[in-house]
This record gives sequence, C-alpha cells and structure tokens, in this order.
Amino acid sequence: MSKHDESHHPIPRMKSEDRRELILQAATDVFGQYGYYGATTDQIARAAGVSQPYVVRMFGTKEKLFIEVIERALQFILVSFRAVIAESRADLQSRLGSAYVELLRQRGLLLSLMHSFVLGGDPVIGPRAREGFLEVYQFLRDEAGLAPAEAQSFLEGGMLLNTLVGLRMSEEFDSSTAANELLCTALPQKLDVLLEFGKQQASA
Amino acid sequence: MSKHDESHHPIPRMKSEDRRELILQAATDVFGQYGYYGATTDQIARAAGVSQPYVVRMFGTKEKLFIEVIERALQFILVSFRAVIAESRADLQSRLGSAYVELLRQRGLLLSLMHSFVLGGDPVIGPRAREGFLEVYQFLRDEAGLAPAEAQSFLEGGMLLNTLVGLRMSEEFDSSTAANELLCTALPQKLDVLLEFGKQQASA
DNA sequence: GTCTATATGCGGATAGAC
DNA sequence: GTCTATCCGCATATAGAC
Repeated sequence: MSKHDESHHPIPRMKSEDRRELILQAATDVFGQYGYYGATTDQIARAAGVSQPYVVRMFGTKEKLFIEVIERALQFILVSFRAVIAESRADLQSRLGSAYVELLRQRGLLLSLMHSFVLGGDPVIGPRAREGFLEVYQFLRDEAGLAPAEAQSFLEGGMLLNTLVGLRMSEEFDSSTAANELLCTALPQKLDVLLEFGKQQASA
Repeated sequence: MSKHDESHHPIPRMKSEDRRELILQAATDVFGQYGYYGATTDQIARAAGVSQPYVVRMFGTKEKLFIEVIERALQFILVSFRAVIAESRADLQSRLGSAYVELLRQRGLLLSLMHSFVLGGDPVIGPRAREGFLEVYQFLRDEAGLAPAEAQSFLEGGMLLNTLVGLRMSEEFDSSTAANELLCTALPQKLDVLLEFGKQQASA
C-alpha cells in the first residue's frame, strides 16, 4: 500500500490539465447556482475536492476563473451546434433547440452564462459576455443560415428557457397549474430533460 | 437660519415613508447593476444619500431589502400592464410590449428582477421570484386573455429584452453590425428607449 | 502539484449618541 | 429619524512547506 496511496486526502497528484478541467466543471456548477459574486472560491474548491488556495493559484483570480468558465461554456454551445448542422441541414431551428436543451445536462453551464449576461456593466465580464452572445447570434445567422428574425426568435426561446431553469420553475411542477402550463408550452417536447435537471438540483 | 438647517449633511429629516421610497429606488438601481450578492448596502446607502447603517436599520437585512425591491418591481409591472388593458383591449400584445419597454426608464427595475430570476435556488429569494414570475404569466393569461402560446411568446421576448439590457448590448451599437441587427430586430419600434437607457447607464 | 497557515480587506450588522 | 463608531465574520489572495 505504498504504491498508490489514496489516503485520507485525495492527494491524487493528477496532471494539472485534468485537475484544471475538474475545477472548471465544479466552478461552472457553483457559479451557475450563485452567480459571480455569490459563489466563493472555497465552495468551488470543495466541490472539486481541492483546497481553496489551489484553485486561486491555478487561475490567478476568481475573476479569471469566471471568465474561463463562461468561455468554456460558450465553446460547448458552439461545438454542440456545429455538430447539429454537420449532421443535417433539415429542420435546423428545432434540432438546434433540442441540442440547446441537452446542454442542461452540464450542470450550471447555461446558468453561468446567464449570470454573465446580467453583469454586462462589469468592465471585464461585460465585454466578454457581449462578445459571446454575439458569437452565438452570428453563428445562427451565418453558419446555420437563419434569417435575422428566426435567429432572434431562437434566442428569445433560449432566454426564456434559461430563465425558467434559473428560477427552478420545475420545482413548482405539480403544485402550480400555471407553472405546469408554462413549462409544457415553453418546451418543445423536452420537458423531461428539464425535470430531470430539476431533480439533480434539488438533491445538490 | 435656525429653522430649516440643511447644513453640511442632508439631514433632511424626512418622513420615513419618503426615505423608504428613496432608498428602494437606489437599491433597485444598484441591485440591478450588481445583483443581490454583488451589490453592497453601502453602495445603496450612498446612492440614496444616507448612511449604510440606516438602510440596514430600516429594512432589517440586505435580504429583506432585496425582497422588497423585487416585490415593488413586480407591482410596477402589473400596475403598468393593468393600465394598458384598462385603456383598450385592442392590439394587446404589442401595447403590453411597449409598456414593458417603458419600464426600462425605471433604472434597474427589470434588471433586479432578472437577477432574482437566476437565483431560484436560494431558499428565500427563489420562492418569491417564482411566485412573481407566475403572477405575470397568470396576468397575461387571465386578465389580458392571451392564449398560453401567446403569453409564452410574450415572455420570451421579455426575457431576451432583459438579457440584452443586462448585457448592455446597446454599447455595441455602431461598433458591431451583428449587434445593430440583433437590437433592431428584437425591438418593436422601441430601440430609442433602449439606447437612451444605455446612455444613462454609461454615465452612471 | 497540492496543502496549511495566515494576512488583509471588506461588508453586514449592532450599539448608542444626537 | 439619522448618524458615527465599531465588531465580527468571511472571502480572496499570498507565503511557504512538503
């Protein structure tokens, strides 16, 4: 038991790239729940199973970490969308919508972005957030070939979805008829993913 | 100069109801910019021209203050919407939309709400936020008489608007063609209000 | 590569004067 | 009704050991 000691503390001494990814995932989750200011580096560290100073050390500052989180989230969206159009160019709007909903599986991913979107006044977060949002818009228009009005309506649906997820509206499912109706109307056959996501959240 | 001394500090000794409203406005603005966690009671106090302990004293805690802010914001929305349907029942969707955009004039009002919407996981903010959102939905359906799909699409547009405002996307106007196009497409003849609002923000 | 210990600053809240 | 002074806790960041 000297070769591989995973004793009391993890101390797994992994490659920093892997650790990095682990922390980014944890940070995505925590930032998604509490937002940039509300999340603490200590929460993130504990979620990732490392010490608080380590996450600061690895990313420099909390702010830089947040920026990396939202940039990574953005990449996930675009990669996922590009996969959709690579597969086929039929019925794009709805297939992109499904892909978007699937991204809910990555905890906190869409919510971290949403938090960044309401901090547009911040001198360092704001510009990145705007840039990211416009990147998605341009993708929809240029690569997916949607008309401006179509792209806009896609984004509208996306923002309502983000909001309903942020609100944890699925917690109201069953207990409020209005919530039921709203959720059922708002989600194109993808309610199951949302509800599943809701249970994840509740247990966390 | 002994009767009305408005000496160095304001010390205007106003009725607490007026002071209360003043602080609520300041808080709405500051919470709108930084969110619940990001805003400090001190910023709010300075924006209202009072001392930090005073705002805490008056509302008990920062959390209670935030709750009052979002509940007040909600009331503004509903009052404004009810005025619209009282005036006429024609062309409701678009007239309600205009009324909604007009609410941007109350700095931070829609943004404070938006911040509350992404904190649905919070044990005390979450329930209020959900309740408020559903109240608007129910208004649209029951009082305004919109079909579920219409109400939903109204909310979609509202959430995109909120997001664009949160992003300060109007700052990108002129410098990004995509931003121009997005803003022009997204806003039904109400771009002027948004841009005006953008200038307000920039100067603050 | 990862931790412990800790410095430091800031923010919410309380006490009490005027 | 409103302020000043202040306590206390917490969160980010640094120093340095292993």
